Amino acid sequence: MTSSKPNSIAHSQAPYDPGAIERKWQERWHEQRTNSPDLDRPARPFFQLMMFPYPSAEGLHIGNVFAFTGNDIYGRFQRLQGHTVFEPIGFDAFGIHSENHALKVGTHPMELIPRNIENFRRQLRRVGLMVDWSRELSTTDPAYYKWTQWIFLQLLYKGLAYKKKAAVNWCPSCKTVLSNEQVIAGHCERCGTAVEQRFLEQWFFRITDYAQRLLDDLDWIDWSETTKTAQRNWIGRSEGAEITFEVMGERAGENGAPRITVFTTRPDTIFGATYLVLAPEHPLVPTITAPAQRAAVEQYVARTVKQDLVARKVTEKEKTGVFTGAYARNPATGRDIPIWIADYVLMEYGTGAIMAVPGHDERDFQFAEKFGLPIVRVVAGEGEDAGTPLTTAYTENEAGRLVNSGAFDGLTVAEAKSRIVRWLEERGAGKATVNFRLHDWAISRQRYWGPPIPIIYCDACGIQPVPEKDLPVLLPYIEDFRPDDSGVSPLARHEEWYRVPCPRCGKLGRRETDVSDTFLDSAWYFLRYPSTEVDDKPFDPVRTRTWLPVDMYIGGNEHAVLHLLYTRFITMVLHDMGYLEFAEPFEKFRAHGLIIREGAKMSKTKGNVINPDEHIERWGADTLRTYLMFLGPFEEGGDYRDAGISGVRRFLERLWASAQEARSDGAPDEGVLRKLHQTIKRVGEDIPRLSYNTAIAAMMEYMNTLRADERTPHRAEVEPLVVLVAPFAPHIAEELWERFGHRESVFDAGWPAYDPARIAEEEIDLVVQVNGKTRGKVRVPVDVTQDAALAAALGAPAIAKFVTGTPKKVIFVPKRLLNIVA
RNA sequence: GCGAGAGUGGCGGAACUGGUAGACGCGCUGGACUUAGGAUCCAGUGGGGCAACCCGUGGGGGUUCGAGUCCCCCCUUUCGCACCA
Repeated sequence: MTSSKPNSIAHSQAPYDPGAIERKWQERWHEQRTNSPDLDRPARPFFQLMMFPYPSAEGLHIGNVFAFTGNDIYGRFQRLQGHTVFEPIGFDAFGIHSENHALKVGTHPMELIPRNIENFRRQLRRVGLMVDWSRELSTTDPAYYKWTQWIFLQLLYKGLAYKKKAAVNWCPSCKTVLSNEQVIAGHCERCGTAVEQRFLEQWFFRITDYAQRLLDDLDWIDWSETTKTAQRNWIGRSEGAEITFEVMGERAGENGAPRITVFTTRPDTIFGATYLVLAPEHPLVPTITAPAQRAAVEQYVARTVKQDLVARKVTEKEKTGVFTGAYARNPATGRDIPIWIADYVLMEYGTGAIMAVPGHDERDFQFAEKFGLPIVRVVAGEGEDAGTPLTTAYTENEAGRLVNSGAFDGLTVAEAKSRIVRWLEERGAGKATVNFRLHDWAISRQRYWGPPIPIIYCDACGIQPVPEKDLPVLLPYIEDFRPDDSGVSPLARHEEWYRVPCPRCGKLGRRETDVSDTFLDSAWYFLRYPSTEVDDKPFDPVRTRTWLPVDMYIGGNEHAVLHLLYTRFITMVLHDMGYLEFAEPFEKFRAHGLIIREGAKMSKTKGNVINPDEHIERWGADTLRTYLMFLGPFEEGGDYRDAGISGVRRFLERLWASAQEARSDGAPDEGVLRKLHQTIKRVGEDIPRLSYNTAIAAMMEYMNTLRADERTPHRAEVEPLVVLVAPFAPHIAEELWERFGHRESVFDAGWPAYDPARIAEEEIDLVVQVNGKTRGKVRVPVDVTQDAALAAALGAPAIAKFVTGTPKKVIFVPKRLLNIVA
């Protein structure tokens, strides 16, 4: 090695061969269990979690590689900081995606999924992640979904799981339930038939009971702000009032007049409520409808039901509706107002009924105009009064004052809200309420590929939970898992499975044939990782106390709402039941960005997807990892440009060469060492901020210093850099570390310390401005005084020539600049 | 429509609390070494001008000694949510 001449880097005896090195270290990590921490006796446990992937048939997506690498870097860095890091992985392999793909290629998911997983595992290993492969899990494993079913039962016992009828998208041709994504412009994605709504009995979780807590915790948990905002919007808390309207006239019926309760956020506008609108599905519709209107109403309801759930909610379409023939009394004005039904009112929000205030709500305004209903102004803005005509709904509520509202005239909107609610409360006609946009979580899927919901129906005993000792309820192998005419899950066709004795009375009962939502599988998987070998409980209490909550969770923002909200909910429930000591699952969550390619989104149809295998083959995993992280800020993503990767590869080549050539004799260069310490500081600060791109830039900058003017670096200048690079390019780091003579893994070496004293420069270039314009810089000691700096600046002709007369003012920012204002 | 984010060289992107705009990399230009190079190494590289200098962070105003960064208005764009009463 000593014989190599300075100029013969390319010919040094051991060229950088990523393929060989990466194979070697992946095997070594496996044999020596380098990445399998002792879960029972960790010194400083750190649970580093990435969102587990859905093992698609296409194989690992470059976006997965990006996300997992970013996650891995954080974990490896924590390990270098002295933590015992647990970085598990698993597969989210149940669900409609897998099932649809299986249907498409005509292979049974029970054959297909293990194949996909095998391929994913192979690809993931090649990326060189610090994953503890001994703790891999799959949601499709009965040993796993046994506990998914157990969680369902816990919610059932607590009264948090219940059954009700709910609308689903139904394809009359395929005879199956469709998810919203499978409905394209009102038609079935597969056969093109118009989709309808159907009402099926389904299982729900009462997540709305937790709405306020789920919202409140967002104030303190350390999560990406974008994610927290998305959750706040999704939970959609709104304060308002419920107001009761009495139905008038002969439709009143025997038990007194029916009452309609509406939810509104604008109780202040009640004097302007000129009609009511009920959702077509509202239960009171048949009761109140007048005989003369019955035919029209029934026809309208039938038409609404024909629509699929997506089309129903299209905003732009023309308002439609039908008069019921009934009237209700406005409790504020005492006037009788007509009751209509219209599909713009949704049964699932609020009470399924609204008081329409066309003067101050755009939708109501459109509706009133179309059907000739009265429009009354009850709020006047600046320069308006009670008589100013409304050409459009006036929805401004900052400047408005009440008009045409009896005793409340002249109040501001905010004042009127509380005063009117109080007034209605006193008269028993309303009350202040908080309403949430969040709905209960529908967990039933009328499908095959999921964990069966552990319920048995008995004609004598009703709904019976499967006893815990009988879990798991195994998903049976069904040759033809296609949905059929029956309209229920294919599981209903498997007689021996379907017919089962009632656990209570022993008579023949029937199993629930729905399977549960994939989001339930993924709502608790992080709890399972530390306890994968435990088979008598879902998670071991001691392990759980040691490792949880998760220290750092990284994943995509596409899961900002559903997955992350459901996971928080399940964690809170298990906490309330005493199974967990914490109520929030993830100490810290960060959302990663998206990778695009050459400025465009990657997609199969465009044929511009990146195959990780090919790129690893060509460049090596270390180069690919580092390049992906170099593209841009991890939390924002980046643009994968094929041409750029050579720069990163060159950087690793130069690192390799530097380590090969490094001399041990003599002393390292003081200037280079200062740069080294600055680099250690920068990289150590950038990684925790997920600013991986700038950390890499800092190392590259140091490399330029290290090799400037074709100098031969000293070992003491190179060796710490190997550790800095290790989280990004773990294989080359291990190899060079070993070649430097170390026996232990570089990840057990510890992060190098920097010496603050060494970082400080003695002299700096102080920027000098004259009247705010940069005119030059002067070389001065770091701790220069203002006067000395000014003298130095005025001593420089290039600067002094801009200073005319005596300076009026001098601004001096130590270590930064001097501004002379003339 | 509502909510969140982003507009900086030829390109991807730097710039901590307002303080040298363009770090780092790609590309490009020149040079060195070479039989050769699409390898490697070194140097240069925002625009204009011979130069002194001038102009530059989507557009327009403003605050400040000083603005990519703060404030107001507008444009473009990405991503969520979407008749939520």
